[in-house]
Formats: sequence, structure tokens, C-alpha cells
Amino acid sequence: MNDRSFKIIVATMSVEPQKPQTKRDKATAQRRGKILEAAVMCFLENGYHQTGVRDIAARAGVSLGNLYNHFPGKHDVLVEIAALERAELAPYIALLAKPGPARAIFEKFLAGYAAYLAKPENAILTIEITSEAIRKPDIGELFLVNHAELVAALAAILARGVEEGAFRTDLDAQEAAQLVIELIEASAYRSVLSKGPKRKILANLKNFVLAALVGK
Amino acid sequence: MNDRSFKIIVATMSVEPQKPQTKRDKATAQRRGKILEAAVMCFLENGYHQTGVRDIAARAGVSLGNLYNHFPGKHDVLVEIAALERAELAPYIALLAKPGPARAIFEKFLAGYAAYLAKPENAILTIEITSEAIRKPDIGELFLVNHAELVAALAAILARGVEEGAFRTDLDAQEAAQLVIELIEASAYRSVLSKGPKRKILANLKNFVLAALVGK
DNA sequence: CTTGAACGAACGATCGTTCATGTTATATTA
DNA sequence: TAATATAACATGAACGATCGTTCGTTCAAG
Repeated sequence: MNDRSFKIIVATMSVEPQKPQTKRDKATAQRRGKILEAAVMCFLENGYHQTGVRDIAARAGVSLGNLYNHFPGKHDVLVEIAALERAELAPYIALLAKPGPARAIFEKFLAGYAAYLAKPENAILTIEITSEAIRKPDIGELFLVNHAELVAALAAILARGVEEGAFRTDLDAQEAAQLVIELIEASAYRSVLSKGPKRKILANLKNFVLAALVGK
Repeated sequence: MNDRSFKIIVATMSVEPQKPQTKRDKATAQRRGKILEAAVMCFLENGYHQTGVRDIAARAGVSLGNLYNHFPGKHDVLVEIAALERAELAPYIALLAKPGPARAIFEKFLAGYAAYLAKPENAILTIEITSEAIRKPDIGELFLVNHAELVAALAAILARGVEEGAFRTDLDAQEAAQLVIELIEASAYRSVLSKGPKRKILANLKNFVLAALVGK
């Protein structure tokens, strides 16, 4: 498994505050990061419900009791991870907000976001969180906010594309954006589940989506 | 919650054999059906991992020990449910195999399958099974077989549609079928998760998909 | 001296499964 | 047909394991 995404997650979370940063605060932040990192790996390998708090603590090299000094409970660990996952979407939203020809930007976004989800660790973690979101309201809300943000950014550029004449004139930007996001994600999940060769998935996805948007 | 789908499930499973049908066999089949029905409801309400064997037994009005006379274990209950879910796809596959104009049949299929998944109980149950399929090979295989069957049937009619001139000539039927199925399913799951009004989802889905297929 | 991080034993609950023990319906006898 | 043997059904207590969480204590930093 690739450790890259964990690094990102840990890096992201250390940005948040601007505290006095005593020696102890620093150590605490590191511990929290280690725990989150360990939790992500556990959830990826065995799923949220099959992972015990002891597994996380052991993997993080932290005692069971100490984990509860840093997190109120198991659920809160997942919530924090879900929030960090959300932060990883920021670059793609930023990309969509850039100036330039709508269609070119869209294609860049499509390739980038699809590549991001093509990594099994990202896809599986998202599935795990989504699955939990069905019954845990706080996670569900977080999930929907992520989605809405991404869809809104995409809808904006689709609308601009319509104005530029790059897309069909009768395109409902909002709904099309929803569907495109869903299609990218679903396609990624399938490729993770089937474990087959995934070389041509992106190309087919691009063809299909562009046909739907351009309609020519 | 709607009890209709459970009835179907139970009815489906009673068709299987053509046994001597003693009084005891009949009672046993009923018990098994009751247990499966109860399990489905539990899984829908609380998810697979949050459901205990005792919950299933209690809901089915069966003793804990007796449940193990009918099923080897909890996992096997889910496997059986997954298999029954698969059987529910049969009508849609059959629909795709019918003769007639490809486009009309496709539109009928699209509406039917989308409507099926629009029922929360179907969508959630599928999510639950999919989620489990990631780490349980037997369920995963079952899931992929379902999918492959549906995709193959859809690909066939898309190919016919290309011949008939109803769809774009450069359409890769196999890949397009994959994507269409994924899009229908993903769209349904989102609608379940968001709990918002879902009246216009089908119309938008249809527009989008047809634009992608027809490309005009 | 105060504070909170760090620890692991312990708690109560629940998990999936097994088991000993009746209790029936069915098949086999007479 | 009536009696009996048999095998499946039905039951809930019990098992060992593991769950998430709490607690009392130690120890070092502020």
C-alpha cells in the first residue's frame, strides 16, 4: 500500500492551529497524527467495523488508554478522517475555479479526479466513509457538503462551457455536474472492486462523458 | 418500510426445488424464509455489522439455536440474501433480451431499473452487500457475476442499437453499458443518501445518458 | 506544585457459535 | 392400523472471545 496519502493527511492536519507550540503540544500533535494514520490503514485493510480500537492503538504504537486521551471515541476518529479526506478534494475544486477555456479545464479535472480515485486507498476509504454515512448523521452531513462543493464548482465551469459554445446548449449544468461526479466515482469504485486491468477506463469514461456534454 | 420486496424474496426462494414436500419440509422452508426476511430488515435498519444474530432470530420469531439449524452462520445468511437480490435482476435482463427497436427497449430498461433502485430498501441493501463484497471473496464474486450479466445484456442491445442507427456509430457497446449501469446505480445511491426530492432525477439521468449514447 | 500525557488492567456488554436437552414429524416395524 | 425407532427441529443457557470505554495510577513537563 502507498503511504503517500497518509503523509498528506498528517501534513494537512498540522496546518490548522497557530498555538504557542510548547514541546508537549508538538508531541501531542504528532501522536494524534500517528493515531489517525494508523486508523486509516486499519480501516483500509479491515474496514471500520472490523477494526478494534486496540488495533488502532497497537498500530500507532500508543497505549489503549492514551488513545482516549486524544480522541473521545472510535467514532470521532472516523469523523476526523472523513474531514481530512474532504481537504484532499480542495486542489480539484481549485482547479475548476481557474480561468481559461472551460472544456480544457474540465478535461484536466476529469483526468485528475479520476486518477485520484483510481488509487485503491482513496476509493476504499471513500467507500468506507460513505457506507458509514448512511447511518451516522454527522458523517453523512460532512459527506454531502463535500459533494455539494465539488458539484457546485463543476457546475460553474459547465455553465461557462455552455456559454463558450463548448457544450450543448440545452445542458442543465447543475444536474450534469451531479451525474459526471457520480460517474467518475462509480467508475473508480468498480475498477477497485473488479481488480482487473484499468488502463482503458479513463479513456472510455472521457469519451462517454464528453459525448454526453458536447452532444455532437 | 415497504414489505413488498421481502415477499418477492420469499416467493423467489420457494420456487427452487420440487421436493416431496412433507409437512415438515414446508414448515422448514417457511422458517428459512422468515429468517431471511428478518435479516433483510435488520440489515436495512442497522447494517450488516451492527446487526447481531440474536436480532435476526428475535425478529424472525425463532430461537437463537434454531437459526443455526437453518444456516451455518451469519455470513451465510448474507450470502443467501445476496443471491436472492441477484434473482431480482432477472426481469430487467429479460426485458433487454426482448425483440423490438433497441432504443425503445433501452429507455424502458432505464426507467425500470432506475425505479427499482430508487426504492431505498433496494439501494441500501445493495450498498450493504457491495460494501461487504470488498473483503468477502464469495460475496464479491456473486456481485461481479450479477453485474457482468446485466452489463452483457445491456451491451447486446446497445450494439443492436448502433446497427439500427439509433446510437452513435463509434459507440463501444461494452464500455458504454458498463458506464450506463454504473451511472444508474450511482444516481440511485446518491438520491438515497441525500434524502431530497427525487422527482426529476430520472428525467435528468435519461437526458444525460441518451445524449452520451446518441451523441446528437 | 499542578497539570495532563501515558499506561494497561478491568468493566460490563455483546459478539458469533456450540451444546445438552427436550420435542416433534416421519419412516419403519409389527 | 398401532407401536416404535430415528432423525430433524426447536430451545435457551453457556462459552470464549472481543468489543468500546473507564479507571486508578505513574511520571514528566510547565
